[in-house]
Amino acid sequence: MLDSQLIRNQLTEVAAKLAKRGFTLDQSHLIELETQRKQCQMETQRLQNERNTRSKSIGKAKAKGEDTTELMQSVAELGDQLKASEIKLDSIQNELNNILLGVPNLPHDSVPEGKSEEDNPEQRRWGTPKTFKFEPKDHVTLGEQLNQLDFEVAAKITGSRFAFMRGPLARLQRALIQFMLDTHTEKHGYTEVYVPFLVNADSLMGTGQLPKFAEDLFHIAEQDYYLIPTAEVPVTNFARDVIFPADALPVKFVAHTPCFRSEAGSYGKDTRGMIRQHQFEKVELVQMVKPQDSYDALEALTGHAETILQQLDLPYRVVSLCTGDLGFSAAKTYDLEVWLPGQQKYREISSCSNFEAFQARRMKARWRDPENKKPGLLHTLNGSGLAVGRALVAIMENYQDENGKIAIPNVLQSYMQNKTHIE
RNA sequence: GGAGAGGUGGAUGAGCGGCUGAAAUCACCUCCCUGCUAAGGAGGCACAGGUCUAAAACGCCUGUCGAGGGUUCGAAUCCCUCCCUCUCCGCCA
Repeated sequence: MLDSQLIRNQLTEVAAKLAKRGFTLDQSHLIELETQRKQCQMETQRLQNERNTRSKSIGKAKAKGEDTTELMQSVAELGDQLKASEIKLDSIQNELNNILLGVPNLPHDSVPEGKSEEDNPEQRRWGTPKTFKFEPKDHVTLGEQLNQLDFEVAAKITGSRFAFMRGPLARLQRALIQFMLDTHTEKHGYTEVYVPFLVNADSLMGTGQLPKFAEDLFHIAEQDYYLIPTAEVPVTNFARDVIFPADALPVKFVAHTPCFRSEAGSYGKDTRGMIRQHQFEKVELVQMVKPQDSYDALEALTGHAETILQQLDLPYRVVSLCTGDLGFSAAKTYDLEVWLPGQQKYREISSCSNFEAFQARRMKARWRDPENKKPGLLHTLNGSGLAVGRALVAIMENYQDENGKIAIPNVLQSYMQNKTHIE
């Protein structure tokens, strides 16, 4: 959520920045509502003040034993007027708030302008896509030939966009998770956390998935809980309604969780294989930092995710999302894209974002600034470190040999009973 | 699932329907005193919104004692619903 004062005082500047990311802010409607709000709020507060002072005088009069019937009569008359005014104010503020909750974050000045994915400038590349002496297969063919990956069984058990894995491949996924968690906790200073996979609406509101993106979520209607679409939700909401002392920052958490996405609106996209599933595993990095540190933290966090790809020796590139491709809550995002021989393409495997105070404002995540002793909003960041399902796909496709065997990356072998291949 | 207890500021914790945005203590901040340390003394110290302002500070106003409703001229205090925490019993991976 944006600062409402900013919107009020610098409406045209805000609208211009939002326009860069393709969001049109209805300025005249906002101005109109704002005028109404101001007028109504002042009137309501005037009436409240009136009621309070008169009620107090009743108390005093009674204490002196004076007759109060006339006074009481006069306050009672205020009641209807006050109630009507309060209801009106409430509805105006609700409308304003709903608009505000639907406004995306402002892009940081360093974010390149552009309309879509195609305009995301590449920042750097690491590694070189391997040339195969044979036609490389995609992970679906590889997995099915090994009899370790089965989409039909998954479809029987549940439906489309789920996977069933068995044997070494299932273990390789677990190895990846272990390796990522170990690296981030031991080398990058993150604290491992285990979190709920079902969250309430307040948490989703806090990180920005609600109210706008409800259709992307799985909802348990009975309890009004939602399956998490990313660990970002439960992990970042750790900070909701918290005021951190300055010396507790930065908070750096890493969590492995499954993620559940309805993928509404992506029918026909990536229907083959494990690239786009309703359920997938992810290791997520989350940081809560002082505002002045957040852009350094974004570079560092992105580097932490990159380390994993480098250790796995998977070629990748880093792109900076342009204004038009930026996610709702993000001020700036780097995507890491891994090379997939089966598709002959770089595909997203991690997304690292600085949300600045956007999420913090929604969830009242604050810190006590020693400068002025006052609570101030902190900045939140997160990034996949990495998407495990896609990392598994990348390994299968990049490490395959002519016979359909898959070599196990060096760093994972200790997690795989020191085996060198999956066959 | 059954029975009970409870949710108040950064923390602990008082609170009769009006003079309580909230005692007290701790923590914190400023100052004084003081060989050092410890102790002592004076004062300050919730958050949010509005208004004022070029912007702020100050001031003024409003709201907030788990959440939402209600009763009342007036609610932290009374009533209802919900949420959460704790204890005991039952069940359970």
